[in-house]
Amino acid sequence: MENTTTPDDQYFEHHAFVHKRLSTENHRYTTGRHRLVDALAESAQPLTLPEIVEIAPDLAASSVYRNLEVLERCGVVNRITSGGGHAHFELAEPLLSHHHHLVCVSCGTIEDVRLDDELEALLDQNLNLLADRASFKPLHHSLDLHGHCAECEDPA
Amino acid sequence: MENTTTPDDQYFEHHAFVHKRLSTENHRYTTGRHRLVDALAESAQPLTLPEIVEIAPDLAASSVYRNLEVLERCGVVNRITSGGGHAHFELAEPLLSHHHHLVCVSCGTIEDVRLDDELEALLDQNLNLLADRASFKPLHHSLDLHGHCAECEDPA
DNA sequence: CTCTGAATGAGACTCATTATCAAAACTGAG
DNA sequence: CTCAGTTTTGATAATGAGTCTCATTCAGAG
Repeated sequence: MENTTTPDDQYFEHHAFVHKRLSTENHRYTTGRHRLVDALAESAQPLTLPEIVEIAPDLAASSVYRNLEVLERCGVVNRITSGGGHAHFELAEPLLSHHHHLVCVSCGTIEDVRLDDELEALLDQNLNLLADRASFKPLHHSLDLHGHCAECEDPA
Repeated sequence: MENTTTPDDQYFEHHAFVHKRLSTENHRYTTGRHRLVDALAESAQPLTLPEIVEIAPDLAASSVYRNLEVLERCGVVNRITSGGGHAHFELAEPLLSHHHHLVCVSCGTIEDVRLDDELEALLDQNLNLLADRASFKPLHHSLDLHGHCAECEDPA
């Protein structure tokens, strides 16, 4: 009897989670949406629309856009708008652990990085203080480091 | 004999700085650009293009866009793209001290907030460490708190 | 199986931003 | 001051990421 979670378990948990989130808003977890979530889950980095369509060429661009919108509203997907060009999309917090981004200003790719838990807690505490002072009701924070990725800096 | 800087001094210092930045790239500090910088300097918050044009109606939208681009390349202006709708623009770091943003997800306004120096230093240190580990050459970081502003949360 | 509302996909459309280009303004040399 | 060579301007056209439309298809309840 297993009491550790295998990758397969995780896979089904993810989809169960998405299914629940969608159905509570009267949305269906269709094949297309399933494929979209798979594409995002299998990628190491946040993806743009063209990248998603390249990975899953059977998905129609207009449907992908619509479904990203639906999934975003349901808290399954995060949209990252780091300026010029396409937005990037990734799975949201419960599916992907809290993290931040290294944004390459020259090629536009985005890499995930995780901050020390202690620092993250300290940061959250201070941000909540600031927000409170401004009567601002915080939902989430985003911390991006902009610069040049290894590839662009030193094209081997 | 004064040895403290007055608001007027600051005003001229700002413009001297912009002038220098522009001229090192063979650009002129024209009246239109001067007005644009004034509009940004006089505002408490980062502005969108329609807001800039409303403040300074004699500026042509196409010129403002072009000049924001020029000023951005010269490191005088920062562009903030927080998703849907217009981008926001503010003066860059040497003219405005380092700060972060409270982004209202419902009305889109952006407010500036400053973090404790100590925390900021700690954050920078950790980010540099992460960047180094990924062979990423950092330029600057951005930390935005997304949520609902006082006005949207509680429309008096 | 049937029925109903949700989802799909191709294409039209929006609209923030960028590019174009002729006219105007500025700069430095003579 | 004037001329030549730039840069800037501003109205307008073009771009393009993202959204909307709508007829068709599909999923799930009964």
